[in-house]
Amino acid sequence: MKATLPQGTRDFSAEVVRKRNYIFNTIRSVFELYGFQPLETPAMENMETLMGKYGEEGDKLIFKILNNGLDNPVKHLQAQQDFEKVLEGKNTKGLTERALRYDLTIPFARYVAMNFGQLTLPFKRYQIQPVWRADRPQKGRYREFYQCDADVVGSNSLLNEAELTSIYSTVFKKLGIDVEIRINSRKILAALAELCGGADKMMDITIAIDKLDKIGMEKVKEELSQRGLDAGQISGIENYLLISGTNKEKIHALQNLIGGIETGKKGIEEIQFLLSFLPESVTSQLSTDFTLARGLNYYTGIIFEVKAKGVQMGSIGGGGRYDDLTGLFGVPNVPGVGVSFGVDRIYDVMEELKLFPETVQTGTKVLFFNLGQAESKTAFGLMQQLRDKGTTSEIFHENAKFDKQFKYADKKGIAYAVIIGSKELEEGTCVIKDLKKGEQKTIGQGELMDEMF
RNA sequence: GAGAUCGUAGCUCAGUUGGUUAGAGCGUCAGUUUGUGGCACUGAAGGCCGUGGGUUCGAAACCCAUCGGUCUCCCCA
Repeated sequence: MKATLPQGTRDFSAEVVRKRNYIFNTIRSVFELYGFQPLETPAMENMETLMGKYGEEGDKLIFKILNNGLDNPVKHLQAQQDFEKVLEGKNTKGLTERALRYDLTIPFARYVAMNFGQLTLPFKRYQIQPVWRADRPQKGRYREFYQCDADVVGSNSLLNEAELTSIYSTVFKKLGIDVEIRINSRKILAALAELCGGADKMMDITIAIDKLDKIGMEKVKEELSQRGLDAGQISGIENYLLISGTNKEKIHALQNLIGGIETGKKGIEEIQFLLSFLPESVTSQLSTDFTLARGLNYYTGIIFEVKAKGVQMGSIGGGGRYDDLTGLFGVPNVPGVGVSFGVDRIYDVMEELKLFPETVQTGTKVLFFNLGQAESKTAFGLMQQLRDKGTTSEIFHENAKFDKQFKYADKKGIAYAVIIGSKELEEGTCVIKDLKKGEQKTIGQGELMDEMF
C-alpha cells in the first residue's frame, strides 16, 4: 500500500516542530503573564454541542464521527432508516453522535456551563489545541490546525478588551511580526443596519460590506442590491463605507452618521475607550475598520482582526465580545470576550519574513564516536555523565568508519565529536573535536565533564 | 458547493509534431580511503510515466473516465 496523508493534514518534521513550539511557547507565556489559566478539552464533542453554533455553512464543515457497532444485525433496519435521513441532509444520532471540535470557543462555553458553580468569575482561560474542519484545503488553510484562544467570561468590563488587545500587541512584538490590529463593534454595524434597511438586514449588510477591500465598492453595492436593499439604503451604506482617515477622523465622521442611534453611540464609545485607555505603543497598531464584520454570528460588541503587514495572508488572529455564550447550554447571562491566534498562518508569515531566530534549532550537541565494543562502553559511560549534566548527546549506533560517523554528525548539525579509540582507551584520554572549527584537543576522560559544550 | 491546474525514480524536474532500450540533478548505498568529516572521482540500486479504458502500426505524450495533489471562489484561522 502507498503511504498517504489525509487531505489538508501535515506531518511536522523536527525543524518545523521546533519553530512551531517557539510560537506556541511565546503565546503561552504571554497568556500566563496576563493571568490566564490553561484548559484542555477532548478532541471530540457530542454532536448536539456543536451543531447549530456555526451557522449553516459551519455545520457542513464539522467532521462527524461514525458510530461504532452499526454492523450489529439487530440495528440494521434502524441504521438504514437513519442513513435515509442523512441523505436528506438531516443529522441523526443513530449514525453519528460525536464530532471533532470545530473551534475552541464552543467547547469552552460547554465547559463553563458545566462547571459554572465552581468557577471564580471572571474566569480567564487560554487553550492551545488542534481543531478540525471539513473544508477544502488551500494556501494557509488546513483541515487540521491549531488555535490558541484566550477568553474572559463573567465580566462586562471593557478592561478585558484592553487586556486582550494588549496581549495581541505583546505577542506579535515578541515574535517580531509587524501587525495591524483592526477593531470594530457589532453595535456600530447594528446601528448601520437600523439606519439602512432594518435590524433584520444586519447579517446581509455585514456579509456584503466585509468584502469591500476584496471586491470593491461597486460589487458591494451590487451584492447589497441582490440582498434586497433599495437605492436609498445602499447610498446610506456607501456613505458609511466611504469613511476614511485617521482613527479620530473616522470616529468623527461615524458620529455624524450613526451617533444619533443609541446602539451606535454605545459602540463608538467602546472604541473610543480602547483608543484612549491603551498606551500609544499599542494604539499605534490599532486601526478602526468599520467594514470589519467577522463571520461568527455570536459576536455582539467589539470585534478584532489581526493582519500581518508586508505579506499576502489572511488574518492571523481574530476575536470579539459575545453577550451570552453559555445561554445555549442552560446558563444565561454570561458575557465574555476572547481572542484567537492562527498559529499555522503565523508560522507561514514568519517563514516568509524569515523571523525565526537561529537559536530555535537546538539538536544534539555532542556525538560520541563508536570505535569498537570496549571503546564504546567507555564512551557510553562518559556520555551518560554528560547527559546527567544536561548536555544533549548521542553515541554512534555501530562501529563504523570515521568517514561515516563524521558525515552523520555533519548532517545532524552536531557541534562536537568525542573520539575514544584504542589509543585513548589505553591512555584514559579522549579527543574532543569542534566540528565547525575543525580544531581538536586531547584531554583526560575525567576532564570531559568540565568542558563547556 | 463551483471552477482552474498538475500527476514521470525517495525529492525537484527534463522528455521535441506520438517513433527503438524513459533521462538529469539532488539524495541513498558501495568504493577510491579500517584514526580524522564537509570536496572530488568511480560505480550501483531505484520507474506498470497515478489508475482504468479508448484512438493508433506505435502512447509518458492525444481522447474519455476515475483517483490523488495544488490553487481560486464561497467561507474561514
